[in-house]
Amino acid sequence: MSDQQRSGEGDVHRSLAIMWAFAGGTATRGPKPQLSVRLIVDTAIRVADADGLEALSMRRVASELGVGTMSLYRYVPGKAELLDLMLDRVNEPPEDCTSLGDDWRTAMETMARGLWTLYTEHKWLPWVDQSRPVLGPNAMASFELALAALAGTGFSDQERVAVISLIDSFVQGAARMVNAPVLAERRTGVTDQEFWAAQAPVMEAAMRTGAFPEMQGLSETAFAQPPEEFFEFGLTWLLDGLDVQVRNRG
Amino acid sequence: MSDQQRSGEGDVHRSLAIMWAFAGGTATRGPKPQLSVRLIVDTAIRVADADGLEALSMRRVASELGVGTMSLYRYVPGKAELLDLMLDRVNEPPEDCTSLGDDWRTAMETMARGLWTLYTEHKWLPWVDQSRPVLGPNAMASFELALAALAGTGFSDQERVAVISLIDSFVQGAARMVNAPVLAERRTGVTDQEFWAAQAPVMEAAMRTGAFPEMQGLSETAFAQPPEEFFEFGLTWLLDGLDVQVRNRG
DNA sequence: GCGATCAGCGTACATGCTACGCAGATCAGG
DNA sequence: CCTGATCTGCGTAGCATGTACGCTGATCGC
Repeated sequence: MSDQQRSGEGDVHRSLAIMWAFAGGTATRGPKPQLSVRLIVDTAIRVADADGLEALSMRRVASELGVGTMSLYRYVPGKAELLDLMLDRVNEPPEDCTSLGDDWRTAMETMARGLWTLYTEHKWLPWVDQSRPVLGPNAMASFELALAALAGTGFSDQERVAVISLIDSFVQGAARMVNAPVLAERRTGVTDQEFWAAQAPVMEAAMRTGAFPEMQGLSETAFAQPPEEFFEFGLTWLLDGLDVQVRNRG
Repeated sequence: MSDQQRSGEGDVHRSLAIMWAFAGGTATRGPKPQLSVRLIVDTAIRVADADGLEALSMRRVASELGVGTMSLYRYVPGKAELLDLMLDRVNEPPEDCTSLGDDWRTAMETMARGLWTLYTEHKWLPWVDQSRPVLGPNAMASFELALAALAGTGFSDQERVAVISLIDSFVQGAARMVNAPVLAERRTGVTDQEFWAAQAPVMEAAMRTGAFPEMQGLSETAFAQPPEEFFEFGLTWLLDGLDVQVRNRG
């Protein structure tokens, strides 16, 4: 069992030094390194993508690379810092983009869809607690773009930060809802259908008491919402609401 | 180190049986039990409230109760089920309430503020992954109330579920932002100020490159947002956006 | 060729959950 | 009151995890 995974719980200085490539003195003495930070980080991401965060252990990454566990510690201070590095790595932009869009609405929509792609490609990502983010070059670049997109809206600095946080939080939540069944089945071997079937008898008994009329009247498919529809519904809602806020300052 | 805490990862049948008090045969043979499920659950909640989820271990709960660790397993199948029980327990309504409000807007606002109170009183709660909720009596009652509040809005069943999920997700995210500094400091001993101060030199160096003009122009206080303001801002935004959706169906 | 340097990593320990099985308390039936 | 079935409390041990420590041996500057 591993800790709840959080960014910024390790040695922030060390994480930053590696991220921003303050290349340590390029020593030449001793044997040549077989590994590299980059290789380790990419392997860790591959493991998490394939088998989830709970399968991500130092032993596993090392064995994946065919080296001893402790060898990793020559490159990375510890697991906490490795996670910081993974987070900035996945934020690497696929291509050079200098703007998210011309007006704030399309820009925010682009940002949300980009995050959606990120969070569904790396299904573990929405479960990493980023409330103390370690700002690597990629994270900073993304944030810079988002800030710029909200420049002409009349929002205060605090509000711009809040808007970005909330949209990110929404996408993260939506991605969690979508990814959860897949990950939970991989972890526990129990499909979503089986999980709900296990609860069905109790729920039906509860409904027969008449205490839950609304739930009783719910259609069968109320909880079987296609992920994309849920995301689109929320996104429209959010952007419409933001529109109201922008008008209020205009 | 303990797993990322999730609901619904244990034996769902057992959790449900205890929650809905399918009282096992009231045997009378053998020694009288010293503990009760209720006592254990409340102790666990007290531990999590006081020292966070990562301090919540079977050993700790047992020692808090002055019994051996394995004694807990006579009452609770395991840690996973204990968590399920904690979740339904904290949802216990303080008073008998039969409605959240007269119109959908005040009802949703009431719901959001209630969740806000819940998530800030039990600071660990927003970090529990509830994507597979085990529906106890209290959780079902809360959900029933929320569904009823959205009855006259023209939303489909799927949309009503989505609306409730999204508002909950928002409040959870906001609560995480607010609780994080407190919990992180307790866990790591590093204050938020110290954390950001550690990053400052690197960030300033990055800004001096001129690559991040928007971030450079940000006021000092852009990240130092009072929690309540953030919550209120988001809530207004969300409700205004929901208003647009409701009008579209009216 | 020598010696400083450094990569690789085996071992050991702390902390976590919990399966197993025993000791002893308790009470129904006689 | 005695006997035996029953059930509570829990000690022990086995699994997993991250990682501190310190050794071995490869490598390269001089």
